[in-house]
Amino acid sequence: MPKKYYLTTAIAYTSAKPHIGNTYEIVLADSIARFKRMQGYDVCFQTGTDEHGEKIQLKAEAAGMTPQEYVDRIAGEIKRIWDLMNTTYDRFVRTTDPAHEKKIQQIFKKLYDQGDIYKSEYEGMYCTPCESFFTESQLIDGKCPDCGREVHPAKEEAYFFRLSKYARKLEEHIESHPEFIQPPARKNEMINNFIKPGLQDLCVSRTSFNWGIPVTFDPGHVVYVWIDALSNYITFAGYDPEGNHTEGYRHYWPADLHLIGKDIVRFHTIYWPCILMALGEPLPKQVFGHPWLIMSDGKMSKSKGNVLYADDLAALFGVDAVRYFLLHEIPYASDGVISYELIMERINADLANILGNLVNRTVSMTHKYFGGIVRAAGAETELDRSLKAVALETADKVEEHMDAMRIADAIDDIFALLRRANKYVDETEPWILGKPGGDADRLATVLYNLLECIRIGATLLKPFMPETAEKIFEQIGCRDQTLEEAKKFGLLTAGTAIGKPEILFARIDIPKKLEEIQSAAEKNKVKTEKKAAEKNHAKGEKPACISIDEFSRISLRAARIKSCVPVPKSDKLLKLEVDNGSGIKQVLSGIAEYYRPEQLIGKTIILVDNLAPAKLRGELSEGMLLAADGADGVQVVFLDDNLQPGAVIR
RNA sequence: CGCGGAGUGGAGCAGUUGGUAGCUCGUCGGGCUCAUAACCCGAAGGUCGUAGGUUCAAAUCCUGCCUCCGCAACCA
Repeated sequence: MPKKYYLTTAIAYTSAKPHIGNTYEIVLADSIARFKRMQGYDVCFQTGTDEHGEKIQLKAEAAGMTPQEYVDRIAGEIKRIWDLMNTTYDRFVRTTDPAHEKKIQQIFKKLYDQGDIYKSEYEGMYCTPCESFFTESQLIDGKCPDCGREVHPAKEEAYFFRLSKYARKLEEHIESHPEFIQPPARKNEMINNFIKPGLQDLCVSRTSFNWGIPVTFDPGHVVYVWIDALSNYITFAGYDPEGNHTEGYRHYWPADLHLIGKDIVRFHTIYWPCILMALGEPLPKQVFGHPWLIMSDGKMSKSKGNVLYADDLAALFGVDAVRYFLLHEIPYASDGVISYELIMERINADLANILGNLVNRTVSMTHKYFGGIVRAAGAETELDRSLKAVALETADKVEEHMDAMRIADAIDDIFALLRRANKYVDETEPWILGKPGGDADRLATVLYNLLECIRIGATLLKPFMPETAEKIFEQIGCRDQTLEEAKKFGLLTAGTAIGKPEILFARIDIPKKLEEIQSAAEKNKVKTEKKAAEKNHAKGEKPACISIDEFSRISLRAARIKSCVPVPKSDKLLKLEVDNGSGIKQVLSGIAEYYRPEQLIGKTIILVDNLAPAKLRGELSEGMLLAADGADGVQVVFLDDNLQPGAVIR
């Protein structure tokens, strides 16, 4: 009976199409799953989508769809990209699956019945006319920040999970299982930042939206994301809240690895284990919080227009090249940088030059000198032995690195072999051996050894670049290889006909390609801007026409900026003093990323004069200035500076 | 003083327990021609953010400072 290996990714939130950073996780998981299968494990690899929540409800409304229609569409998109990236998940799960929903309801009930979930109240200050809760810090002079009226302490019903009850047990588990949280730096972070200060019970239901799994025994409440989403790891594995688990569940649970982004380590190493403890189920063996991809010009953002998508990259460079880049360029624990230029540099240097060219020159020579037939190796020299030594140790090195989650290092091990093989070509000079009067036997040995190195290298590359490995096998005339076969030298049989030499990765003319990409991006930008403008237009006009009376309730005035300073400890806020014709008002605006104070002083802007005051970062804001969301960021609407402050705008 | 991470040759990174600073790319020079102007060899280039401290010895330990980056907060 082979040992099992249950591996999961986080389930992707279906609020928008996943970008390349999100795609990294599934590719990383896939390379691990493929490698584990090669090692002989009985692998179960689960991924999927998290489809509930307020954000989705709102997005769906904005798109004029039902939430279900909306998540169906995005889940389809996510699955399409996962498939495009050639990932071999065994299960693609969705939290809107009725079977999952039913189990979540049962789990919720079970935890409630046993006292781990209790009904309590969310306490805060409530403004009745506004129907909103506020915390003390949000209030302005003890009054509602929205309407300025009196607020009163009030409570709202909610269900809470007794995290506190399991805190001690959790800390013990984390301390006694150093491998549980990976990389180790995260472990200290969790203990010092969250567990040591004391765990608050977790609010696990909501009444503020309804796109979620209803709590069976209390209409109006829906199960909040923690229990809903995290439990996917067991519900789809065959867990039964009543105890009649499936064979599969008994076999695969606990998970061997939850692969997640570093941003959600807390949920997976604190909330999730406590939920499992409450259910009496074993804890996952390891949670690995992987790093992120960073754009070379900063964080990916739509306004910067530098968001990269896996499908676009795959169209430009091919799936395996993208997989290679993702897996190789992101080190074990620190963020990796991505840009078109870096991708192309890696493709040229590693895939075209070292790998592709080695295969190409070897296969070409085999055709040129031996008519495309594998010849048996003859007497072995010292040089041959040193090459073989490298080839034979490579699989073990790769295995070691993979077991330590050092994916990039494992790939380096393979390329070290390929480099060594390239060097071997120079050392043995087969083109001289192949000349008339050369040494055909020696040449046969050299080419045989090279083919063997390629066979071993390609075998080890399978988890990372599956299609490329296939292509190489075809070219060197062998079948799919196992990991065991990558640990042996001399398996190719003499007399075998090899395939035709074909370019695996064409070299890219980087400046030329960059230009192409840029001009395509320009076109695209214009297109999406147009589309967005149309969409905004449609959105603003169709669903909610307002009357002229309603509009007239908004008091817009020209105002002159008298002073402007950044708000301390805030990245986005500027504090402005503006003259609205009848006095000076203080206004805070979230434009610090786009304007420096000195650019604004003396300028005339449009002020929303009768906006209810609010407190931001402790500062009072008594209005709002109008600005447009441009593709490159926010643009403040400026008026001609000879206009008098206080002029009414209508 | 909200939490955390990082500052190493032009670029991207290694440097687990302190003992003469490495890798890949790029640059320059050379070799070779089987191959995708690919491959191989060699060289230049770093006072390891900064100022102190501990030590026979510090990129590696301690302290202060500077700069960047995540998270959190925050876009009225």
